[in-house]
Amino acid sequence: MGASWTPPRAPRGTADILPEQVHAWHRVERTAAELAERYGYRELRTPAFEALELFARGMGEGTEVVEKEMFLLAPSGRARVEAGPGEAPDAGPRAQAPAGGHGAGGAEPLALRPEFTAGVVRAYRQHGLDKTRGLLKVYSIGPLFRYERPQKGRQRQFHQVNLEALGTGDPRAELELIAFAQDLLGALGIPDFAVRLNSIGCAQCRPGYRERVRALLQPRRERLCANCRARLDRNAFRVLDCKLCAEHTADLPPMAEQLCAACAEHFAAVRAGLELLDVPYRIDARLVRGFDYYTRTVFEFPSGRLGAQDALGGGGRYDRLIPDMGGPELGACGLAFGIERLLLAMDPAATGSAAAEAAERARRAAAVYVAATPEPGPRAAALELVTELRRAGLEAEFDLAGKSLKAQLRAADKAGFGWVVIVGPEELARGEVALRQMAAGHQQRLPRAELLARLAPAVPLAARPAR
RNA sequence: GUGGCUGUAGCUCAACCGGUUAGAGCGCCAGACUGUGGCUCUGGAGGUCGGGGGUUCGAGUCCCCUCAGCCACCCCA
Repeated sequence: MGASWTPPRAPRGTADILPEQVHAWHRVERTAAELAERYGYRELRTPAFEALELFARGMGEGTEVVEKEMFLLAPSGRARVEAGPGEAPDAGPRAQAPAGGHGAGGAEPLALRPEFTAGVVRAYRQHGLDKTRGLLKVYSIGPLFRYERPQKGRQRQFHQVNLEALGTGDPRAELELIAFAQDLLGALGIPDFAVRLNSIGCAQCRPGYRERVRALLQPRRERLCANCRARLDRNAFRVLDCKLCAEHTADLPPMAEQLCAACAEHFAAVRAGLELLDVPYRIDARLVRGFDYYTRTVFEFPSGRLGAQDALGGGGRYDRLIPDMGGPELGACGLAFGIERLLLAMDPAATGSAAAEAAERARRAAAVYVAATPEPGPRAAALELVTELRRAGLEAEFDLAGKSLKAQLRAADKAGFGWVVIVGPEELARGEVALRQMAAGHQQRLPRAELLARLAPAVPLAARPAR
């Protein structure tokens, strides 16, 4: 041992969430979960990976994410070996994909989930919830994976809070989601809540609009960027999303003005609802979003604190997704927030290490450190005592590093323990312990049997052992 | 995938126009009449100067390549 092998770093675009950061994560996750429950959403946990096919069907084959950002999985180590060492590792996650139908008994290709919606709808269908429940309101919190170049507010493994209301076409479903968003950001202390809103129509009215855009843009095709020239044929609609070509597309008629009667009515209802709820919003005719499943309402929640990736969250309606997955003609909508982005937008005073340390010290003020002199007897007694205290419901700690008594005290002080119990040969012989109250600097001897009672005020009632 | 910036101890940073054993603060460990924290003092551990190659008598300092991080494009949470 002792060779100069250094382990690889955490993979690009991933991050370790260290104990002092977990404090802030918990705050976001708990706040979101509690709020979602209050809004009638219940937690659903789906797998971190699914059949690749599911995502292709859900988000759309031509989607950026499906086309080049998926993390493909080899179903087993064996499958990868069978794929052969000759396979050129052609950069990117696809290098590890099993050659179709090859290996692992022809298992279907799998992919790490790049979003929640597809898996949620899959679960809804798979368990027949469209039949037994109709309406299903669920939320999920967890990691998602996208093979992208990392930057501010963008990781390869990132985390979302996701809500979905499946089985309803009612515009009030979107409104409920937007109200939730407003409450969540408020609860997290993120200022300047705003909604960017648009309607992108439905299967009836969008194709016509798409053709119109194409017709209008065809004459100036050469002035568009390469990307948009390709989009013109595939999905002219997305040209609206391009910032490079913004000046050439500025005069296009907004989709929201080309809606069919049903979509127009729906959009009007959403807008009226926002006004009713007093939610500040702005129509953004360029908001189209990158997944094919969206219909009608789409929205985003921007923040000035984020940098280029300025959406804290977003979502919308996807009335075609359930039927496209073989289900009944039921509408649905959903929304997602990026947890990393929420953290970025929150006040550093609430998410920083100082806040975590303060929380840690507050908790430790009621905790006990059991210090012992170096002899075997006291050290064994410390183990026994610390276990007894823990079983009585107290947070208790002791030294595992072989520190001197002085160093143990120093450690206890630094960590903010409110109490230190000291055991040495003398106390041990008399069946006593020394109890030191750190803040006051008071110390007293007492019979070991009385220790728990003396510390009792610090013990939460519920944690006390039942008699 | 493309572009820009950055890369020296665990952390934040020094090191003049290339010149001797690469420094500081914080943190960590240990001591200050031998069983006791916070202050102070003293000492100590810890660096292949991201990696490789080149130029040079000599490179942390210059050049090339590479890797990583950050930011931006793109896309999105």
